[in-house]
Amino acid sequence: MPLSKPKISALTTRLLIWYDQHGRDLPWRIKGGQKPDPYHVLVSEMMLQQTTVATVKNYYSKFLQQFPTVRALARAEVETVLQTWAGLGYYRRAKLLHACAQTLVTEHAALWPQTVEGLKKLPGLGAYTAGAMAAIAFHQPVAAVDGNVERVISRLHGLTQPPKDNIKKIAALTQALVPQKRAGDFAQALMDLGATVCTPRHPACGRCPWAAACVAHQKGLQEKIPAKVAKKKPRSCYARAYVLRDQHGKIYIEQRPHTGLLANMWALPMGPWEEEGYQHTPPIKAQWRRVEGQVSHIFTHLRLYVEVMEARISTPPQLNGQWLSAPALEKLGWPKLMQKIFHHWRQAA
DNA sequence: AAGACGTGGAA
DNA sequence: TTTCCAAGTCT
Repeated sequence: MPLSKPKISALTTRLLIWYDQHGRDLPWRIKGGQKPDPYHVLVSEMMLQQTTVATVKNYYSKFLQQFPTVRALARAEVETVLQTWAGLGYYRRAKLLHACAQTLVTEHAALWPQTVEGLKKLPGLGAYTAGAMAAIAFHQPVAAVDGNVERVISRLHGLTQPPKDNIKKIAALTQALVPQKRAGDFAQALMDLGATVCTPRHPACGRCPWAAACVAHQKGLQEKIPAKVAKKKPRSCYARAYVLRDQHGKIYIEQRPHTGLLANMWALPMGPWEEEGYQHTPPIKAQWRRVEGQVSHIFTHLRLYVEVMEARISTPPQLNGQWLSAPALEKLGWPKLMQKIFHHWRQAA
């Protein structure tokens, strides 16, 4: 049952008042009705996709220091961008962000589209990010429906289906709440409410500005809504990683394939990731010695066990990757899996 | 249109 | 240890 206009207006007002008092201070957030730099908003939104605020804080400033403007980002090599992104995960985002900057500069003369439809055409911007950009950066009165908002709105209206089965309805219900003024603050307020009050587990209804109107709260269903979807366990995979050193002690690394896990990231050579057992497929023939123990790493859909092999050679053959000294190696950014493998190897040595 | 795609922190 | 999940997008 849709809410009446006066009720919507009251909810919106109450949330904005709550936001003024309790909204979080975040590095990428501008308070007081100023328009933030759209590029800053984009960088933060891309980083925040499926990633916690605490984690993003460690990368956001560093990234902007390295690429201060959208033109600087567009000029940069994608490899440099991936380096700066290393450790943050979901590396496709870095490539998409880079492609977005290039598209904006080359096809839009560095002028931002300000509508959701225009923004959605840019690489990396889906329904959520386009809405967030339109509302936060351009003050368009549109909704930005992320996981927080799905949860808050599902509870407010007492929707018992899993949000993903209901996404159009949730989007419409959210849009109905968006004020003509302060749409950017409203979008961020709704997400803050979800992140700090209307949390997935044990929501703090006592502190919620919407508790009086919340159907889930009235029915005592706040812990049951939104409905949970069973998740599959990650399957296990096994692979070997190869630490190859030349006569100077330099280590051989290469780029991962451009698709799949850790795509385009620098990495040690690895054999295929198999579901039963470790295949021995070294980059070259040599006296390979197994390093004791193993490394385990969990991706979203994969649990990977890695055996580390090492060898020294005196005359390096022609290979496609790079040979790096230990200091140079440490200066590069690495995916966490590679950090673990290096650490394991150094400890055993 | 399910599944791929990283990582870290909390319970 | 395991499970959940955090400002999603792309294919």
